[in-house]
Amino acid sequence: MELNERKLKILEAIISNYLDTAEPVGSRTISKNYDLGISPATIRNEMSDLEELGFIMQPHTSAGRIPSDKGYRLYVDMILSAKYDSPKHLSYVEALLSKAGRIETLLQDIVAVLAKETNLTAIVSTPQYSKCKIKNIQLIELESQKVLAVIVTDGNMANNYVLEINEDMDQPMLNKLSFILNNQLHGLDVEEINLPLIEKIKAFAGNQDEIIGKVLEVVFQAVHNNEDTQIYTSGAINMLRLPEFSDLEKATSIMETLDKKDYIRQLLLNDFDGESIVTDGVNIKIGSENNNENMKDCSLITTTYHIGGKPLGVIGLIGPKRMDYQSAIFSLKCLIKEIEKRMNDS
Amino acid sequence: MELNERKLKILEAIISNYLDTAEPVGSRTISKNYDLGISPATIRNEMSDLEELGFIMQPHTSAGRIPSDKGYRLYVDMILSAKYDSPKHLSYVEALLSKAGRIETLLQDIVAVLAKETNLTAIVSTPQYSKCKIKNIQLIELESQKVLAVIVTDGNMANNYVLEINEDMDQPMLNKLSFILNNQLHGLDVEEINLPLIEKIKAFAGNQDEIIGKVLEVVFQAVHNNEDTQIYTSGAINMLRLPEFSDLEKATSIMETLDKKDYIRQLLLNDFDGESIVTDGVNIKIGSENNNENMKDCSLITTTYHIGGKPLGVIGLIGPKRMDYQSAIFSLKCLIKEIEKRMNDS
DNA sequence: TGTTAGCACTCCACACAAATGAGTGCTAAC
DNA sequence: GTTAGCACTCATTTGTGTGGAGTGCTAACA
Repeated sequence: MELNERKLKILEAIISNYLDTAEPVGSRTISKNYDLGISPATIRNEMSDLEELGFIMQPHTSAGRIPSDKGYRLYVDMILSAKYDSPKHLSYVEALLSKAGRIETLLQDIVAVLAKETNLTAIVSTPQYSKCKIKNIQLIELESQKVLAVIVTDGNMANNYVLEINEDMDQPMLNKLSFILNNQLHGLDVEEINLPLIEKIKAFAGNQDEIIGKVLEVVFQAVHNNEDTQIYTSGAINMLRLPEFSDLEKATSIMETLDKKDYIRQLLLNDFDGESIVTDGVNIKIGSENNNENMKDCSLITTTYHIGGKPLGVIGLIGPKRMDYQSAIFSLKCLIKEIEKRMNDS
Repeated sequence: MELNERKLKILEAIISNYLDTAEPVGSRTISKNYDLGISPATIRNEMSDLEELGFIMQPHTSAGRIPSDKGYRLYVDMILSAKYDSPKHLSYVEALLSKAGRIETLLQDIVAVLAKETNLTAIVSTPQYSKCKIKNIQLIELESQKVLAVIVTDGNMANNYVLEINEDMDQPMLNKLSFILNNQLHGLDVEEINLPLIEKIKAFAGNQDEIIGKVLEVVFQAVHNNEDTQIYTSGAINMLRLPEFSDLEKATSIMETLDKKDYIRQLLLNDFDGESIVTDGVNIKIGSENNNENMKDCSLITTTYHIGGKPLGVIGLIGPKRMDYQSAIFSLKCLIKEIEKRMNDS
């Protein structure tokens, strides 16, 4: 059996109607509301075929049809392959973002805006720290035997670490050490800090090798402990208002899932390994494609953002499978443009 | 009518039973399960009196009784005035906290632990920045015409600000400026940075007065823009599992409330103005005492933590009115002890 | 005078049946 | 190939009855 023109039109009508109403769509509804010029009976025959082809399904015998994951996939692929409006410039976003100095604050603001605009759950990972270039390291005196290390990388990401050391240091001394550290590390990727390098740099520090070693070990460990990327989310409660989660059990379950940062991290960073298909920069996983029971009613839209030409972070949206993909993708594209502009404007 | 010994015992029995079951408590239950040596009929008479006195109420004519806010208040006041076990030392908490260097991370870990331990929603405000003493200011070179200002205060709180300036600066120059800033500001409260002081310090900086002014103005504005305190929460989803929120409408409403950081901030920081009664350091607001429709089914337990002897932040728990106050208060006290130890260990 | 057993009454919660209605598949006619 | 008509299915809604938990009141009792 072929998926001819008419079948496709009916499928589109079903999906479009279902996106609006969250109710199974019957033949009569389509005949009335979509100008296809065929009667409900004919539509019923075609629907029967579409079901056999796996694009739609019936919740129960005497109900209308809802799209299957395969149906959504076809629909989404059509959207992705269509020509887009180029992302429009969002001046209010720019205004918002121009206030934020630090990248963490920036990203938190971004997800808040994105969640508000789409009414979905927005998620973002901070740039993969290990792949960032070191811009500057500065040691700051805190108190007796405590020092703050500030490490600034690409995109002006600043990470702070409190170090305990065995002797007192004043700021001029720390400035000298900072100078040594910068000389050795400036321009390196964070992940290039490894044990041999640490030993080598300690040699330069003479009798101040303890503190130098501490700084580098802390960074080394942070990178290897998956404190590498933080996850920020916003708008999880948007899910509670959706009819698909009107059952408390389901609502609780999705909220718990969205609350698990480690799980979300893994979901987001799939984008980085070879498994998933990236189309036009935007990657969509529908329901069961997420390979996870908790996400089977949800879709995930992700895209990467680049710093210095490298894809270092992922930003995405989680919503019901029944979300408005078109506008979600569009919002995401517009925002990513603003982000990258801000992050690379040097 | 008097609240005699027997009435009080019955009230305690009602509350205790209701805390366990979340079901209205009947006279027969009390007669059977609590060894008061009186019959259901007598208890009914007493309950009728307790209702007239406003300590309990009936959801409907033929139901058992539930505590009113006034009843809870009496019960909580009894708990608060009773002698406590002194907070026990939680070695696992100490282990957890010893890892965290920055106060923000520390506080985030704290609320996570607290929420997990109590199964409630834990909230904390970061120390009131404006009241903190400045320990150190350091300027760090970022890129052409961009500088990172790191300001460290009491409790080793580090705040980072990205500044745009009109000329290039190298790190040695920035170190000199940092030195000037430290000389002028070390030991001052953040809120003491005001416009006259800024002018005064700019004079010291000679032709570098632009950047010095920028730093101080950014701090000045941050303090006056209520970016003063951040709020961290954890465990909001714990509320979803409670019978009092088994209605989706209520569940959604409470989740939305807990999601509003500004609202929670205001709720927490009430502790700082004269309005609320602080008993033994722990402050409890029950249901309608919170003066807010969304919180009418919840209680809030708060306490302040001190840095350098000053109360600079608030940590608290939000749960149903029917929560286990005794153990919630205890958990809070234990944790606050660990926090203050960590923050003041210099 | 306080306590208690007995009883009528109230009202929620739950189960079950009936009615409703949206939607289908099939058949026969066009 | 298309469509009207019809019997059938099944989730949802509505109505009804029953059980049970709990009360308040009254009268008897210590």
